[in-house]
Amino acid sequence: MDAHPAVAPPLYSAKTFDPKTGFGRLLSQVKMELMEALDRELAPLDITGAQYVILVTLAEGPVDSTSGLCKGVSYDPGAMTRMIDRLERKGLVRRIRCPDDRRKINLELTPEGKAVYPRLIESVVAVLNRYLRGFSRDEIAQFETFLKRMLANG
Amino acid sequence: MDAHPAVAPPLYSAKTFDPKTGFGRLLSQVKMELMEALDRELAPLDITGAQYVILVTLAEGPVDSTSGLCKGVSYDPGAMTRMIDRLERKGLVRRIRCPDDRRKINLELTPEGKAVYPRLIESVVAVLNRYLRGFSRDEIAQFETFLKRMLANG
DNA sequence: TGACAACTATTGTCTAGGCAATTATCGTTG
DNA sequence: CAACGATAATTGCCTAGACAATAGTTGTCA
Repeated sequence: MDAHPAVAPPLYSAKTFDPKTGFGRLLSQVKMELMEALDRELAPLDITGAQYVILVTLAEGPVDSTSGLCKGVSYDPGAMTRMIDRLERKGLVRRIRCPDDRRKINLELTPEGKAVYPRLIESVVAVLNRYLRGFSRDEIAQFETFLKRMLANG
Repeated sequence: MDAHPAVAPPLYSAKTFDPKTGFGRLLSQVKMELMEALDRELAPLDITGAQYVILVTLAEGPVDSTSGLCKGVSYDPGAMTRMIDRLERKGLVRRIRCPDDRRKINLELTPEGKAVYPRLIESVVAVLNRYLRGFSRDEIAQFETFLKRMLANG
C-alpha cells in the first residue's frame, strides 16, 4: 500500500527526544536569526521585517482590501490597521476608499514605496545568500521540498 | 581550492527572487504553524510555547541565574523576570536566593513543574511527528543538517 | 421598503517582548 | 577599608500583536 520504501513510521519518541537540541529549537533559531539579519539589513531604511512582508505583497499589485491582505499573510486585522497607519505615516503606502464597496479600503504603494522596493529585495537576497552559503542548488531545492512537505502535513 | 563539487556560487539573485514564494516566507510559515500547533496542544495545561522553552530548560537541572537562562534561550532579561513571575504564580517554578552571590537567583522546577514535564515532551513530540509524517529518518537527518549549516553560516 | 445577516475597518484592552535606567551586590584595586 | 567598575535582577516606558466589541456598509429576503 505504501510505495515509498524509506518511510519510517515512528520518527520521534517521548523517551528519546531531547528538546534542547531538537528540531523545533533548531528551526526557531534559524528563523529568528534570519529575521534579525533582515532587520539589521533594513535598519538604514527604517523598515522592519514585519513591514517588509506587507510592502512586498503590495509591490505585486494593489490589494483590494486590508482584510484580504490579512488572510494572505495571516495577520490580525487590528494589527494590520495600525501597521498600515505606520506605513502611511512613512509615506510608503496609500489608503484609497473603494468606490464600489465603501466598506473596503484599497491599498497601494506610493511612488516612494515603489522606489524602495528594489532595495528590499536586495536586502533579503543578501541575507539568504549569506545564510545559504555553501549550499548547492540541489540542496536548496530539497530543503524547500522538505519545508513544503511539512506545510502539507499541517 | 574548493573540493566540494556541487557548490554553486550565486544562489539567489535580486532579478529572479520572488519574495512571495521564497525561502524565508516558507521557513516562517513552518515555524509559525509548529508554534501554533504546540500552543493548541499545551492549551489544556495553560502553558504557552514560550513558557515551554523555559520549563524544558529548567527540567534538565536547576539554573544558577536568570541571566544564564536568558543567554541560553536568547531572551531579554526584563522579559525573563516577568516570565518567571508568571511561572512562579502558576506554581511551576521556584526562585531561590543564591547564598554565595546574593545578586543571583537560582531557579528550579517545583514538584508540580516536574510533574507536567512529561506531558510537555509528549506534546512537542506529537506535534513534530505530525508535521514530519512521511519523512524517512535519513531525510530528517539531512533536514537537521541543513538547518545546522545555516546556523553555522550566521 | 425594511429587517436582518454578513462583511470591513477600526478601536480598546490585554498580554508580552525590547530597551534603558535603577538598585543591590560583588570583586578588585589603591 | 573605601572607591570604583562590573554584574544580576528588577522596573518603567515604548512598541506591537491577539482578541473582543463597535460602527459603518452591503446584499438578501420577506
